[in-house]
Amino acid sequence: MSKRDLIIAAAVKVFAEKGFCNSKVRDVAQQAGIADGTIYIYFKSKDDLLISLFETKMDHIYSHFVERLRPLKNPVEKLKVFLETYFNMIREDRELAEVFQVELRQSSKFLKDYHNQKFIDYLNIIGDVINEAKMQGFFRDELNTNFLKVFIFGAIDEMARQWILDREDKLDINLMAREAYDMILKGLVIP
Amino acid sequence: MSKRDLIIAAAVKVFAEKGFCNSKVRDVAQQAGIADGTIYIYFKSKDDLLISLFETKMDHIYSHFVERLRPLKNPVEKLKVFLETYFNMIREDRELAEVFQVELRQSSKFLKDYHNQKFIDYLNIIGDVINEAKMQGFFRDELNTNFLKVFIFGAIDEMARQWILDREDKLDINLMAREAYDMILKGLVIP
Amino acid sequence: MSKRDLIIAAAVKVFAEKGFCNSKVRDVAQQAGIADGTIYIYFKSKDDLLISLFETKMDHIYSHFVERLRPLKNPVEKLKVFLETYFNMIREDRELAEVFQVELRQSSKFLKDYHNQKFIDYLNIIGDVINEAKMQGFFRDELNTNFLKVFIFGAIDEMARQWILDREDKLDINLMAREAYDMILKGLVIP
Amino acid sequence: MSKRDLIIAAAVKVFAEKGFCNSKVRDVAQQAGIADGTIYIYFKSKDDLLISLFETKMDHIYSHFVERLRPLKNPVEKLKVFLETYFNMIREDRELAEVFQVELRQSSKFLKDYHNQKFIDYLNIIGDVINEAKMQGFFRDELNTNFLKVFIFGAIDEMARQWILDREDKLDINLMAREAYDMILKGLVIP
DNA sequence: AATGAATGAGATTTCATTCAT
DNA sequence: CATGAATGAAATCTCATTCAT
Repeated sequence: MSKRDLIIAAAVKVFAEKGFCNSKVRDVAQQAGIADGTIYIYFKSKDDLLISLFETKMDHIYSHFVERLRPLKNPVEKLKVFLETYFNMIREDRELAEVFQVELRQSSKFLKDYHNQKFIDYLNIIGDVINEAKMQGFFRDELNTNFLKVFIFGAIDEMARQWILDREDKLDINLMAREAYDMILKGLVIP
Repeated sequence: MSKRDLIIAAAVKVFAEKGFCNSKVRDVAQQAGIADGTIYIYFKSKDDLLISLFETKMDHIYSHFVERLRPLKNPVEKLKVFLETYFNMIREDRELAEVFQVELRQSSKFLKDYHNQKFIDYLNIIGDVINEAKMQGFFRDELNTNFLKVFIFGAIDEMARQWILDREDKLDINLMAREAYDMILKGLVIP
Repeated sequence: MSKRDLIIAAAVKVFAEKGFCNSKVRDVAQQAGIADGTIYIYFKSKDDLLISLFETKMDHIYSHFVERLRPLKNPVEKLKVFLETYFNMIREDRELAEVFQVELRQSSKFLKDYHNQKFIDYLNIIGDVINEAKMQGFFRDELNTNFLKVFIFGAIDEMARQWILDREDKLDINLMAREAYDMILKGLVIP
Repeated sequence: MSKRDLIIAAAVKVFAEKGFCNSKVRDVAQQAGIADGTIYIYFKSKDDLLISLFETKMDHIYSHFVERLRPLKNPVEKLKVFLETYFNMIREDRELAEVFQVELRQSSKFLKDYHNQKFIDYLNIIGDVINEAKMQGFFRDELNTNFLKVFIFGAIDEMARQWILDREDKLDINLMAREAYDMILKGLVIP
């Protein structure tokens, strides 16, 4: 692992635990087992470390989704794979998910001059899958596409957050993925 | 308005704009039109100001929900009123909603020794309405109650966030409330 | 003395002793008997402290020269009074003179966005006296006015520097002023 | 050019532009096209680089003056050649002159344990020429030798500085040398 | 000899908090 | 109660210097 990646990994761990604002550059350095100053060889500032963390990880996530979804044609299949992939990724790197859940949300507000294009691209993947499924007649025609997208994203994101913040490991994320899929497909209420 | 409330109102505005960590006590004082030191007459510390803000506002919100929901018997009616009340409150105080959306989420992480009971109580209102509806046979029996609650809460919360962050006022929050209700009741997919 | 002036006085002492670059903000604070942070209430940065020091002192110096020279008509008289005033001021505040001799010279080079107008105004006082004397036929007509001004300014400035840097107090500054006047008026060589 | 000389040349350029304190060792290394660490093979520290720069250059300057002045007997001739040599050297290496003008002046203040003997020797050359001329009856007998020396040195040094800092190249240094000679020999005022 | 990544001491600056008025 | 100047601990960031390669 390159030293840059080492620092990012340490930052994910530290930011996940204490939040970006409460983390000290020194915390990250200690977590990485390097000197404080070394971080400034690879990143211009603490803010730049967070942004770089976002962009680097987003690139991976984005590619991963694209790779998994590209071979699929059936929109229902895509939706299923999307949900699986989403929850799997959360499971594979819980700390990263924690940073994204909390810090990414407010990044646009607090990081000057940072227009979070990578995150927008990522959200569009989800949006595209849902849009596509809707256009192929899978979702109810009366629904506003934009609200539908937000509704689904919010629902699964909150489920993911529950698991992320569940420090006692009571929750089964695979089960959650299946339930989410079931709720989306079969609806919530008895018809 | 008492000076305490004045400070809380100023804090809501400032924290909404810049986030808690990036806000200075001086910013809040200036927004309130008072001296820095005055804040320390009413609050023990900056952290205490945030916690007090949460608790004070939570009390209002909690009472408001209880008041609206108490007279109702029909769980479907309750669900509808709950959604209406939820989106109305967001609309009535966008800045407060913004603070809650972002800061409340991470509050457990950086506020030492603060177990956010008021927020848990508030979530339980939502949970109770949903549980009640489920137990009365309104929601599908196969669904895990805990996941259902989280799914719905996440969905509407994300819709609310879209409106909160929509600086161009393109979105109609009343429409969003109706759509959310529709999605929950009629499901997303064509049966 | 205002706290601002107290800090400037401390800065003069510290900068004179160690030079601006080698002086720490903490040194100035300790010299002033205040906390480090207090300096930042009155000055934006260490650079700003130096610039403010220049401007504040320059204003005094400028006014002082103008006051002394205004009532005079005779250019020779002006020149004499100018020289007296110049050396007197150096004697009255040796440390300030030291800062000006060394730090002011390089300030334009190292302080970003600082065009040292006050120093230019001050130099013009000397220049004007010399120009005036020249135009009234006091100095030799063949001499280039600009070079003449620089020649005289350099000569007296170097004499002042000798005294400033003379830590053993062997030199008599009043005598130096008289000698300078004599050299200028009677020339250096035997006619 | 040896690597040591290469580094000194780079240092002259960098120090002239930004001043010693504001120059980073890295700047010098980049200017020289070498690695940071290489500088430490040839010089013990950043301070040592400045001192070595002074001493090396001083040796050249000293030898140069001695060489030019040794064959001459007539003190007036010596004075003339001295002035010519002085201004020529300034012209030949403007950046070096810039470093000497500013950094040499304050070197005693921030370089620990450095008694700048080479500079004193160099000043003595000027002093000796002037003293000699004075003793041979060229300068007025009433003048204090020490002040005379300082007066002349300051005058020509300031003239040199004007040219060094004249970024628009409006000044003619050869003309300045002649004028200085004229002012010294013929005096400033109309007899 | 040359490199340049890494170090870490130390500098500037910030800001929550106090307290004399 | 209210003020806001003052504090000083602590944070970010810099950079001269080292040393394994």
